Amino acid sequence: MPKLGMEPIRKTALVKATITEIGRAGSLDVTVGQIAKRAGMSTALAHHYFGGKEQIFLAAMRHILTLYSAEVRGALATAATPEARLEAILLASFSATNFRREVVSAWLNFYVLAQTVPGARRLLAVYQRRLHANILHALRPLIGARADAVTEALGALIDGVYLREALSPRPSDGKAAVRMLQAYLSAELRN
Amino acid sequence: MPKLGMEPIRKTALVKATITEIGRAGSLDVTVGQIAKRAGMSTALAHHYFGGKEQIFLAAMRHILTLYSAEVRGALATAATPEARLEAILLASFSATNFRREVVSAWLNFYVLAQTVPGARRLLAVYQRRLHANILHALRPLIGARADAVTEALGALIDGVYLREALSPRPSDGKAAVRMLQAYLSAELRN
DNA sequence: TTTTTTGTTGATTGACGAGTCAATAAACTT
DNA sequence: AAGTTTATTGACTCGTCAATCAACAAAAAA
Repeated sequence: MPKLGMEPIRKTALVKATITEIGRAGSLDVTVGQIAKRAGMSTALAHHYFGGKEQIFLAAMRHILTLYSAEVRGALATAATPEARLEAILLASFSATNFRREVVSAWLNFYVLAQTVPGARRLLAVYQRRLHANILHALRPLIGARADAVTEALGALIDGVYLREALSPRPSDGKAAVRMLQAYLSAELRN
Repeated sequence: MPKLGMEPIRKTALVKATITEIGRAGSLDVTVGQIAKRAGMSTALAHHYFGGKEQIFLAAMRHILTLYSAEVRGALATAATPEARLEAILLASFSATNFRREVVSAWLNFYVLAQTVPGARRLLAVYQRRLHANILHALRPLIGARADAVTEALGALIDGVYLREALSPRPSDGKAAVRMLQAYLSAELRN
């Protein structure tokens, strides 16, 4: 009993299911069958809409990146001062939506994926460039020439906190993460 | 033409081959066949000595952790002041042996492995505790109560730099990494 | 010298999973 | 009404891979 206009619905269902499954498996060792089942359809349909496993993964990654970007952009929109811009970036990065184990695990695995799949690498590069630009733009007026080095470090620190979160046995605590990052920043700004 | 006492030789060959293959594949998607071939033996022999793929992976991980620990311990041995201890840890972490793409990629993948395989998680926990203790011990006399927070941040920062290295298109530059970490430290110590 | 232990592999098994295909059916077009 | 497009799946193919096994060989022990 096929209803028309299913494509976008099926696709988003598959993308969400993919993130969930990667999160729960903690690896990319997830079969199309598992994903399709969680999304409530047959394997064949998943292939029909995406053409292959790799494309499903890429779509899922694109989805996470898009969500994150939107959140950052939204938070930046209302930030007036450089300090507020930095805070906005941090809050978005560790918001309840983004800083969930599932999502963090997916991120980690996308990093791994990016080592092999050029498409994934490109996506990640886009994200990294954007983050870099945002941070740099906020830092420049505050510390001038040192901004480059601090941007680098802050980016690495964010990734590091994510990485550790993926393995932490405790429940996610975005607040604590933000506090830590802000402590780092104030140490750098104070100088 | 079997020579006796092959076991340790074969085992180390397999461990090295595993790290190489994971590094070059950029993922844990490496077959026992590939590993065995690179180590110059048959698949069956690999199974014979290790019993299974998982144990090969764990042995490889143990090997990397052991090398790293030994290097840190060696560097710490000759460090007199707390500052020197910190530097020793950083230098060891980003030494030419440890901070190679191959090894870094293996690390990243072990992080992923640790999400699923309890044995891997345990190994990683040991490493993290040790690193934490070492840094904390050096920082305490310098900044007292703030040492805990800074230790946390420094650990995450190290991991983050590793993570980014795995994806960096440029060749590894341990020196630059150490400089960056030291810049962070001096900012924190100055306060 | 017979037996046991250690080293070694080619061939095989058995499972699993990605991707394809043919078939079925509802909706929309002409 | 006939034809086309969209949705959907069960069944199948084909490849891959972990793990096992039987068999062979050399050294050591008996």
